Amino acid sequence: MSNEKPKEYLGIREIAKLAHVSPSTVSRVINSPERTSEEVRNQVNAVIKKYHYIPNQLAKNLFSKSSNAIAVFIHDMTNAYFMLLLKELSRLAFEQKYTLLTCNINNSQVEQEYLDYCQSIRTKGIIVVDGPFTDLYKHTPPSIKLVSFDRVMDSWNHSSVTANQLQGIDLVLEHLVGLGHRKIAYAADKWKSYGANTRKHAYQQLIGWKYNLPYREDYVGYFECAIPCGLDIVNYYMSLPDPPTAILCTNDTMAIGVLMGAQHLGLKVPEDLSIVGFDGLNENFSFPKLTTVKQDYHQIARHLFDNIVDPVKAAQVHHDVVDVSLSIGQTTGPAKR
Amino acid sequence: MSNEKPKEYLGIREIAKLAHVSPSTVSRVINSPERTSEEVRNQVNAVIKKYHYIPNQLAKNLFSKSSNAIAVFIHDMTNAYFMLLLKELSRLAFEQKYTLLTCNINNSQVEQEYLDYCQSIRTKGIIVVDGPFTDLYKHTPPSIKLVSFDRVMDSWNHSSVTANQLQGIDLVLEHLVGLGHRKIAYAADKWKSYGANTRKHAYQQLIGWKYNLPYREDYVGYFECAIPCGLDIVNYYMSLPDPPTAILCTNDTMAIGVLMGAQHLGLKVPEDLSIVGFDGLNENFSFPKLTTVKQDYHQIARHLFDNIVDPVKAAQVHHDVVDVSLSIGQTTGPAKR
DNA sequence: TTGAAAGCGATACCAC
DNA sequence: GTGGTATCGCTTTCAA
Repeated sequence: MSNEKPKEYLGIREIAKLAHVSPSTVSRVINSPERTSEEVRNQVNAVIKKYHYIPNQLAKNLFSKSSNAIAVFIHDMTNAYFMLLLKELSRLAFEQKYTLLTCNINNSQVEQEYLDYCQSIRTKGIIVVDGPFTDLYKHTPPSIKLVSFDRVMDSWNHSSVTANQLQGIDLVLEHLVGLGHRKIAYAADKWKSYGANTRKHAYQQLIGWKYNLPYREDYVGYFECAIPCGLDIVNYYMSLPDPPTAILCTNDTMAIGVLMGAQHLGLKVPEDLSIVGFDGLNENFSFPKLTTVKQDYHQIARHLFDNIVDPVKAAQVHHDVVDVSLSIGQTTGPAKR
Repeated sequence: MSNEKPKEYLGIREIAKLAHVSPSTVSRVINSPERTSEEVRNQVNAVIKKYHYIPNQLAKNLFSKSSNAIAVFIHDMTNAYFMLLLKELSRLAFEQKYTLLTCNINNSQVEQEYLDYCQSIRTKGIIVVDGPFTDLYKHTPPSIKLVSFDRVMDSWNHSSVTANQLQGIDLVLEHLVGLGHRKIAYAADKWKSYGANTRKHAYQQLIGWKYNLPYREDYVGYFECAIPCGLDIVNYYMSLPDPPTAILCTNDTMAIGVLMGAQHLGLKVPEDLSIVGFDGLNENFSFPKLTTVKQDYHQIARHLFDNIVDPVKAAQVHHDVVDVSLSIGQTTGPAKR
């Protein structure tokens, strides 16, 4: 009777034995084949192939003291724009043989636990997307690179990537003012994310300072949700004594809600009301095509990624600001007289 | 001069030395404190806390021959329903101390590479969501549990979770027929996912077999995209010689597109046209509230997860079918006479 | 209750 | 060009 239990996975020693060489040689065939003779190499490769040998990454990780992982901390996995970003990050990571860990953060306790976990597996870096102010990251070891997107952390002593929100709002206002609008409202979301807040401030500043339009408190509304309260948003603005002729929404999802609400009320868009979004989710994601500010997620993802994996870039703290562009659709038109 | 380079991470030996005990004791204090004396335990814990010692998970993994990870293979990260599912899976994984690896699959080569990687890190299981037929998983070692959702693989020799699509379509048809509709169209997506295909077949069968309505080829359209082609979809159906009075869409996103298209054409919903979706994305994600079939993602996620981590359940192949329910909104009403 | 030592599986240094 | 061997950091018998 044999005591050999059939192993599920073969190790490098087994392969070595089967190929009549030493483990070191097998390792070399895999990692620096140029340092092995062709004969031995073929022989070993044959065995590897025959037994479908897959090196144990767990051992590699221990030896290299790194899991080659990059974590993404996301606070709102249902936000379509962040998902686009995540997808792109996923592509980049795969391309460069990194593992992407998606961490859904609900609260700061979860955040802390994930942070500890990232340290315990010697993560290369953490991409922190959105979320409230925090100082949890204060004591993160320097070997873990931190990059934030749309979020302010305890200090700016780590890298960040942001879309140029001021530029975006400016482009929108320029476009609307050019169409004759002078009554431009801003619909903000109640949960004040960093990005949304920045946009609101940009609106507030530019409207008076650059475009010489009166800033009206009643034109800035805070709304709880996205699509479903579209009707409420339109109702709110339209029942003002002096209703706006254009509504700038803090993101595309809200804009779509407002669009649906307006249509439901029988308002013609853009004849009766112009609507603008923010994100540029997807060229093909709204109908009628929304006028919106496009934040190039390819570029944003690339910057986030490079701040972690590019040794030159990762060596210093960077604050990348990505240009945005205005995508003019069918929801904006000349102001109603 | 000292040759000591300041280590970024302390190891269990350092902690042991600082606490004047052996590494074994430190390990015990962490993993089975009941087997240590209170005095030693406090002493060691104090040191652990003081130096913020985080055990190296990489070493643990090697020893335990497992990364305690569960992979999710997703083919369409921008599909809102899958994201909801992913979020819930993420929650479950965190709760039970598993690591969730989100793998975005673009093609079968990527899929194969991820599969190899999952083996190399001794993944506990893989949740395969959506995607075309494949036989890539044929040789997956039995220690990696496979569970699919909305996908057919080479054999049904692995577990699966599916929503009861037939039931869903039945509920919809019952609802519509009850409202007097006899001309019910089905808008399918061109990219035939398993789930969408099943629904289409259910429609095809039930319409004639159970509801005694004629099955018309021209009532089943295949459309490329979701929201933006909503107008095209409505145009197509409305220009038929005998247009339908209700359109059942293969998912909620498409339904919203159709809704917007209909409104754009000046059609009243539901007076002129009833619209039904499928997914039940989110109670609060459409306006007017869409009538749709809700697939309970909490339950689906739970089943998927248990098929991997619950030892009893994971020991056998299961095919869980999850009940769906009809959520009646404002987009369906009595058929136009 | 505690400590010493072997090993998890791959790598890289150092001889040959 | 190839093979022996210590090593990564932790866990776990086995002795004391």
